[in-house]
Amino acid sequence: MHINKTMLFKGIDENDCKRMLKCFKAEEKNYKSGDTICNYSEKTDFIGIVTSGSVNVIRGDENGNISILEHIEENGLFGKYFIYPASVGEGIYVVCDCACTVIFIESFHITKRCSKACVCHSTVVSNMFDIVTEKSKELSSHLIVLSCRSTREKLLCCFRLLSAQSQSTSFELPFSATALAEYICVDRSAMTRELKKMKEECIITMNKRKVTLL
Amino acid sequence: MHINKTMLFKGIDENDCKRMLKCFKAEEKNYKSGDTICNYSEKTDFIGIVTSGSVNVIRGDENGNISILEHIEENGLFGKYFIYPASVGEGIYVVCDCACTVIFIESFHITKRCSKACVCHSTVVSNMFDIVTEKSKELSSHLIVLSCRSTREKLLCCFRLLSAQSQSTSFELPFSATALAEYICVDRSAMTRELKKMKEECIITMNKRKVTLL
DNA sequence: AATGTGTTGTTGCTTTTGCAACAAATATAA
DNA sequence: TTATATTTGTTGCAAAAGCAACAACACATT
Repeated sequence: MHINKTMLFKGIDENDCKRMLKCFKAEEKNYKSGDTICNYSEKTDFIGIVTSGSVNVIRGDENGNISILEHIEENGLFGKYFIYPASVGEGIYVVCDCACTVIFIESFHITKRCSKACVCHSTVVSNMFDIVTEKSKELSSHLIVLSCRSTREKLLCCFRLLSAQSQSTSFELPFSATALAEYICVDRSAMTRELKKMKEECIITMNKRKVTLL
Repeated sequence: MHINKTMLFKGIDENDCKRMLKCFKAEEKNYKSGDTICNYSEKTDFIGIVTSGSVNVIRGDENGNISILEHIEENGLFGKYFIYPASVGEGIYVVCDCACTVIFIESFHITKRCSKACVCHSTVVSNMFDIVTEKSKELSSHLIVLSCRSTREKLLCCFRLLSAQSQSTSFELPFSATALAEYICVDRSAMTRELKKMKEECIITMNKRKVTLL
């Protein structure tokens, strides 16, 4: 594992990274698929760096519906306080999408400079800016998907964004069908029904997770 | 108008602000209620600082439905490139909520340091970080609202967030009824019907824009 | 006060979506 | 491999939400 492949330590020498991780009192943990990594109702303010695998930030409601708020791939980062307002957190969890490794760092280590004032800390702060900007873009894309009024429009909007990302009319879904329904916040069976109609109307083709917009 | 009341120039001396605005080739424009300020499908990369009034970032779909993506109050900031991914923009507009004044600055002036290398530019960059963080929090709150499956849950979720913000069970809606429906992305008449039921079930009381959670 | 413009409230009807339940297919673990 | 769990596809039925149309109301302008 190369820590400088992660978004937070990008552009920093591997040895400097190791030194900083020690200084930041970073802790590494391993999880298996389906494990709950943390609960955003906890008050502790830390960030999690996903060094292998991928995780989802989910919200569960009182009726048992699950919604995926964020999907975080390898080398991505999650954390309550730098993205959600203090008042939310109830019902929000980070769960493993597959077996994964996460490095935890308490947030104040990132934001407040330590006495050693190492130069590479500036790079971390600058990377943090890029991460927050990137997160905004992902949140806004997701918001645009959810602002669509019908299941079909949500699906098409989501597919168009993925298509633009891959610069092709064909692309691989980063989700299972169940997870896709949770991401667009609709009932799974209703989504399947709509996808079937869309295939029949020749708007899309689907093969496992590979989607093509026609 | 005090430019250092805005989020971007916070903490900077008024004279320095004026000097920077000149250096940034800032342009001020006035609008009246309902005016379209800009269209995010345009390629120009600028930010807009709302120095008076308030604006909404909206998205219109092919059926004529309007969704409010962001609501920006006085001293807030809008801009396509620091928040939306390059592929979106089609159908997204910034419109005036009421008469307002906006200062436009091309983004590269903010991100790229000019040769004069003034100290206060660092404060602007640091403020920009805070603004993006703040935006993330607003986007994530909105996302949580839209992740709710029913109109009632969307309303309650939205009301609970506003209640937490005002630290009271009573609060003033920042929206008209029509705009609230556009913010939670549901049909206005269906929303009114649901609000009526909620009043009858003694879950809320409403008086004009003042809402109380019971 | 009269007029026009826009917002809010209301309702019947239609369509979409959610829910529940189960079968089929696939993946995972023993 | 076999057993077990999970995911996917399907459907009928009920509930929720959207649509359209209009009346009531509020507000600003003349």
